[in-house]
Amino acid sequence: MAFGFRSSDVEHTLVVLLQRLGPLSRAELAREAGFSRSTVSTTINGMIDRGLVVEGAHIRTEVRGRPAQLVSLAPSAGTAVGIDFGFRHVRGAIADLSHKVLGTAEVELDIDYSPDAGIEAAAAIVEDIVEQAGLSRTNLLGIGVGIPCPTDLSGTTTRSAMIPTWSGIRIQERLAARFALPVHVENESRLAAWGEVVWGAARGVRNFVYLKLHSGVGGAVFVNGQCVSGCRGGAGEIGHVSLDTRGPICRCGNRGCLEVYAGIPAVLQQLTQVHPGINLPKLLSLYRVEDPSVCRVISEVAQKVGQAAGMLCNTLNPELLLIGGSFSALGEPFLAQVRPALDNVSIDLNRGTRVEIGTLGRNASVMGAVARAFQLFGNSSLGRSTQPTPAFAR
Amino acid sequence: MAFGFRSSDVEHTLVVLLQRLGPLSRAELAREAGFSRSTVSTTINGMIDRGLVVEGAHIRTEVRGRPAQLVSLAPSAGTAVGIDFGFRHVRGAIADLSHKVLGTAEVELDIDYSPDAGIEAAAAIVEDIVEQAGLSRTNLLGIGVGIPCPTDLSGTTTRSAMIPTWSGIRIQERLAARFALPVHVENESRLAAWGEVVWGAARGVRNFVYLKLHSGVGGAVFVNGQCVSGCRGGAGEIGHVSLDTRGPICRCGNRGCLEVYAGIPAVLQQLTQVHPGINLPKLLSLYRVEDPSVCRVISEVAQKVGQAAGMLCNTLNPELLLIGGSFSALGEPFLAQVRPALDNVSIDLNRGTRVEIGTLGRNASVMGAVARAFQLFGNSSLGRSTQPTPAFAR
DNA sequence: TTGTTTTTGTTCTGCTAGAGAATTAAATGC
DNA sequence: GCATTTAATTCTCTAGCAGAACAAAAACAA
Repeated sequence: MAFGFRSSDVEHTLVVLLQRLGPLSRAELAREAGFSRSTVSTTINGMIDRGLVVEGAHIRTEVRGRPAQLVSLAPSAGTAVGIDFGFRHVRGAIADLSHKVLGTAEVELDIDYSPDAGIEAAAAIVEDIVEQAGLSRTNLLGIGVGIPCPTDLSGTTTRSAMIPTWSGIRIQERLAARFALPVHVENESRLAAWGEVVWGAARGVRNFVYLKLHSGVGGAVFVNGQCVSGCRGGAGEIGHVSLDTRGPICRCGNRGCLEVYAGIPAVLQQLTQVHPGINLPKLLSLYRVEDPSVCRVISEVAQKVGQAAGMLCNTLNPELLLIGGSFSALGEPFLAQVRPALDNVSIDLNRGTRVEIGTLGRNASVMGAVARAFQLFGNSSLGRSTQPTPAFAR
Repeated sequence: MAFGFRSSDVEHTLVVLLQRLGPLSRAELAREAGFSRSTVSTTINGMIDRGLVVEGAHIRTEVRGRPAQLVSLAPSAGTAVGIDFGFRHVRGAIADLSHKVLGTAEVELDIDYSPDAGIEAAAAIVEDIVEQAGLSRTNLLGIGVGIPCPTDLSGTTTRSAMIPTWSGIRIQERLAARFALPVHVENESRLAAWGEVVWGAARGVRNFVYLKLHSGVGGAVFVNGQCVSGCRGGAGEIGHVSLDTRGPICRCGNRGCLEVYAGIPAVLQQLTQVHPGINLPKLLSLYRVEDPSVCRVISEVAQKVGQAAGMLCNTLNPELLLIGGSFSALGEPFLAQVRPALDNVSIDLNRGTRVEIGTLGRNASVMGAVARAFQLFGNSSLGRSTQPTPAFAR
């Protein structure tokens, strides 16, 4: 099968719109994308010819006029697999172009499993998930992979003092060789943020900060609809922002990082005397019944998160602070404590910054990996640039 | 006079290249910009016809081949004025398209002067500086204005709890009406950063953080060659990043902001007992002769600057941390203390981040305002996008 | 001296993306 | 039945480039 996007901006824009907004008519697409109807029409028809898009029902609008015919992405046109490497699991999902998840899979592994074991598990998941969804591999377009450590800009290898055994593992090469498919490797926090952009709570949001509160604390920064990667791919390490230079030591080698206050292990450890054998599910249920010691500790987490978030708001003035990871299950009571903590350390301009919880839960990374496999963020700016053309003219 | 840039990317790119790199041959321009020689040739010739570019000398290269003919921006083609509102001064500069500063001016005012007085002084400077440079106003293309407080996204009005008397002043409207010219208003720290991008130490740097250490502490964040403005224009307020939630109170209403440690007034106040009547020049000369109390205080400033910079590096992984404002006169001994403080709170990926001092000194803002007036950063990405075309194809 | 090579700059052709106008299609309202 | 409205198509046209071919001006090589 040899279809594919042309270099055209239009095709990409239309696909992204159809992904995010569902079936639309050609006229609606033209309005949303800012292209002329003629351009959209010819482009869509070309995509129909290539089997990328299918025509749907005619819809009757309330107003008069010819009824619009909906077009949508062809489910059979292509699928992609996302893989998420966690600290003790590998997770996978497969979805088609039309936004629909066709299957998921998960393998539990020993904590601190070896890279070899992880890659084997990932490969098994890919094969499993394709078969399970009743698909052949012929329309599998690519594989996106999330890993829990910084990636270099090429995305092929990883180097980190934080997860030494994973240093320099060429996941990209190994999986690409195994499946003869394009494989894209990215930091999993960044993928989680992309997941929320493409499928979740950050749809349409162009400037936001994603904060993943999990075993490790990670994040991503989005400016103008693009994820900031930094000069060596190391942007978004919000978990290692130092909040107290005399605080507890962190696995990154510094002191007082957000992670030593808001990472799951640190939080559980504080509670282990009062609640022996506490784990994450227990913590969450104790929080729901307002156990005083748990509430106290979570309140302190909210303080620290707010403090770090305030720093980010002052520097980036984002529209939204989106919280993901397991602690996002703490819900609105937690946010209600983060907001004042944030306001307490940020300038008044940031009072309007929304603080919300991601809608994809623990699937955020894997869904982001799917989106990455679809290359959905080569150029995620919808529609046309609203920037006036630069001109010296007066 | 009705010349102007066409909507073409090419013309803008070529102008920016000629601005930043000086006179170049058509072939060099083609290589730098990534366009074909034919395109560059025809575009340049069109610009010559419109008087925007002039041909220069033929240069003999060491290699054989036809000698190249240099082209450069026509000095007579256009000038722009930059205005910088400081806490107790208004400064102006005028420059032509070819990068040359044709004149400067400065007016001292009372501290906390009224907006009316400031705007009057600015208007006088514009008239003065044009005349002083022996120019007429016919080729004045626009005016860029820097103000020391956050600006909203339209750039026309200002609102800030920090400088209440300047809230809601419509500088843009008033100056534009007075001179019947395009007037662009921006936060002066951001303009200073732009100044360093266009004329100074950040030329060619696409990801960096600018930190202005002055009476107020401000800054700017650049991602992919563009200044981050945030959703309400409030990005870059690095001076109000909170380093200690129990620290001294700041004019912004919060505690422990970088400004309360690294702003000039705060630093002078700490030294006033030991050195009665100390001011900035005295502080700088005492630092040069290594006065112990001054060195100690400046060392603490470096610690705090490094701490804030570390946060920024962890979140943005920039290529460069550029320091401007009066304290940049502290020079290399100061940087030598900032660097370890930064390393102490940032992950190992950021060890390579350069820390340098801006080359424009106190003229950074006003030069940035000139660049803004020229619209030099409508689309400052030089050359072509290196991003692969997004494609589902395999 | 006379080619040969090398680089610069010009000219011409041609392609691609997309806009815009005109046209057709299919509904509703009067 | 007819005007109106919205949707979709078709056709033409333009801008913005690339690329090939070519001309110009130098150095080098015999």
